[in-house]
Amino acid sequence: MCGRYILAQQAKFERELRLGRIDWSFSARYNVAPSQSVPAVRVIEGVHEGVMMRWGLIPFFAHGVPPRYSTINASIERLQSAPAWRGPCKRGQRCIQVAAGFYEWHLEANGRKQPYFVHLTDHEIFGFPGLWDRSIAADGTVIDSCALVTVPANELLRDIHNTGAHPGRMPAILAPADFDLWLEGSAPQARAALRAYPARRMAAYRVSTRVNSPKTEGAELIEPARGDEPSALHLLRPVTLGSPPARCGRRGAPSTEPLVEQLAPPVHAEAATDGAQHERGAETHVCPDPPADRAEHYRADEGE
DNA sequence: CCAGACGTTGTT
DNA sequence: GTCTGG
DNA sequence: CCAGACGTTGTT
DNA sequence: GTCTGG
Repeated sequence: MCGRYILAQQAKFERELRLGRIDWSFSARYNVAPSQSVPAVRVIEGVHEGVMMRWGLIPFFAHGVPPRYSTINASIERLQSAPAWRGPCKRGQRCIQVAAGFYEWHLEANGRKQPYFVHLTDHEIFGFPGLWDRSIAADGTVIDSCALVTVPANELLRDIHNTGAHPGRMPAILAPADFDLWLEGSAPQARAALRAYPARRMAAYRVSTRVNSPKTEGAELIEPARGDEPSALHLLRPVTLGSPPARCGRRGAPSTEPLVEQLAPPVHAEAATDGAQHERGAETHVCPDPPADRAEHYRADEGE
């Protein structure tokens, strides 16, 4: 899963995003932690806007009070059933938390928590598909917050989280070209976008435990750990672009997760805030599905 | 996610 | 707000 | 019916 | 052990 990540410079994201409204402000970061304000893209009335939102979703029914339980990750299996995710899902409140890489921890035999930096080898930046919600505190303060979606881990992340029994988790990841699929696609298209990124287009390496503390910051956090040796985790060497497909060789049963119900199409901001408290009026506008050809364009790339 | 705190009374 | 547990 | 929860991951 | 803060 994902509880810490990094950001590239704001301009780098804006060059790839074609935003209609820029309401965010941030610099390159190397240790973004939950509860912090993070940059995200959402579509309001057809306008792609870059905004800052609290990472750790505060449901509208929580009235601005952060829950005691964790709401930084939304498991794909629970999007439709969990109260915290269900509302945003129904209202189509999808967003993308932009990122340039993230960290995962490997618990070693001696109890040490060894962090790994994970990134894509084919894209400098990417996005975590997420959900957002708006919560209003007793004093009227409006808080927009978000959570990123997690899926069963691919080979790379499964090895970092070397737990035996269960599959292990990782954040769903979108290449820039697929951002709009999640933000504006039909329910099935958005659903299809939630997949583990192919392991062969990702790489991971050990970094200093300095990143363990959420108070540290700086580019040195993503430098390879000093004195690194080929570890027992032989699979954790960087994977290079164009490496052999490594297709087949599927070990174990393919994880047959129960199919998640469909997501609602995105709706307007008014519907998002009003719809929660009131009956849907006839004027409530639901975005029409985009042309279906996009669905074909989105080729399945499973099997990692 | 990890790190760090985890409590009270009553005030220099 | 909505669902589960008692 | 009302009260209480509302979440995730990994368990070296 | 468990919760809060970043």
